Amino acid sequence: MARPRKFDETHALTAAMETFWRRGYEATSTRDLSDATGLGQSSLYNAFGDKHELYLRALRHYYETHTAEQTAFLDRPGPVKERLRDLMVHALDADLAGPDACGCFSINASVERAHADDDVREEVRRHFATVERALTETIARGQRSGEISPQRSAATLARQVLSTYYGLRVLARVQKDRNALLGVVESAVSAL
Amino acid sequence: MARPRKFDETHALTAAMETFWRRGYEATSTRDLSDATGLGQSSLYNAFGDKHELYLRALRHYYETHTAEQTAFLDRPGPVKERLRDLMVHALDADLAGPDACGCFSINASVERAHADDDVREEVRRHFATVERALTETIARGQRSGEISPQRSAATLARQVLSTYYGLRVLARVQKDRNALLGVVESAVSAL
DNA sequence: GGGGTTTTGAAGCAACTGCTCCGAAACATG
DNA sequence: CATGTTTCGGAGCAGTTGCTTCAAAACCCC
Repeated sequence: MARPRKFDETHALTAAMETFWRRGYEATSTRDLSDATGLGQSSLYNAFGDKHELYLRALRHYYETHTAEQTAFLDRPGPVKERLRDLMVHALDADLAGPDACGCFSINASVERAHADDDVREEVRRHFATVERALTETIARGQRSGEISPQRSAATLARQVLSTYYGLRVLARVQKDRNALLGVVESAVSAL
Repeated sequence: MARPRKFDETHALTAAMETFWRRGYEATSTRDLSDATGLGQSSLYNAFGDKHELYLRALRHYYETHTAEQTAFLDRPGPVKERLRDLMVHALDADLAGPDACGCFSINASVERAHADDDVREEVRRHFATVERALTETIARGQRSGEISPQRSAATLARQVLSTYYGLRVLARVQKDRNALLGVVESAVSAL
């Protein structure tokens, strides 16, 4: 019917995601995106719409590839507190891994764009809610097994862990002392 | 000796701070800064150097005017846990106050700029360290008065509260349910 | 292999970016 | 009041921004 694309859409989307993730929305130019994906500007606009739409696609792509990866730590077998610790320590090590570490894209988006962009806010809300739901289920499991006191509701405890978890990732942007941050993880887990 | 300035430097700095705070570094142009401060571009550059220097000045100004204001909640008399709750609830209400709320400038700067700008990272680290120190002192006071168990060190507990506090402010960017967020505050305080 | 449709790369648009230059204005000092 | 020094407003610089245009190219289907 027509000339076929000679690029892989998912591959291009991954490159765009990494660029937005590393540099943020405003600091990324459409030339940067063109360079990162290897596509010409017209191909980019033809395939993904404008910069704003591409950013949203990149955010959703992050959700599909990275958020599920995070919550997967929680679904593994074993003591619930170890699962929670794994989740946080894994993120911590990612955030401390050299100068290329760029934190959590969802958190970055929430801070840089959510206040000015309803679509971004809604998308990030979805990311946060998914992690919160996974935490709630995990903690409820711990309560059923007797590992965690049922005194406070699983939902409340999950939000508490979520806050600590996200705060930890903010602190890791400037505080590179792994032991100090590990202390927070231990403290958060043992407070359950 | 020469022609005197007809603007107040602190006043201009406040206007620049609010602009950077609300829109971030990259999204703020030097024209925006010129409009917000009421100064011509040449006056801005003459008084504050380039955009990067002005941003740092704005961050330091935030530290002087807002970080101390936060920690002041902790120095008041009364039960320590109430002081901690006050700190967090106050920030929460600021973050939920209408569409003009723009969170904590230090957190915003840490997420948007710290990874790419050593000066910003160092400055934000100072902000975080100051709040952490204030929290440590407050919690130590609570431990001396018997209000808080001395089982875990004040430093560890302070970092734990700091994480929860900052995570809360990130969540508040997209999650506007005050009661849910208040639950986190209560949970964090009662976990001490 | 010709017709119809889409993709591609390059050039280019007006608006905006951070920053500078410069003549005129405004003052303290002699 | 003349002088020296600084500030001021506005124009303007080269480079970049997000996005578009367009002819040439590439393919599927008949």
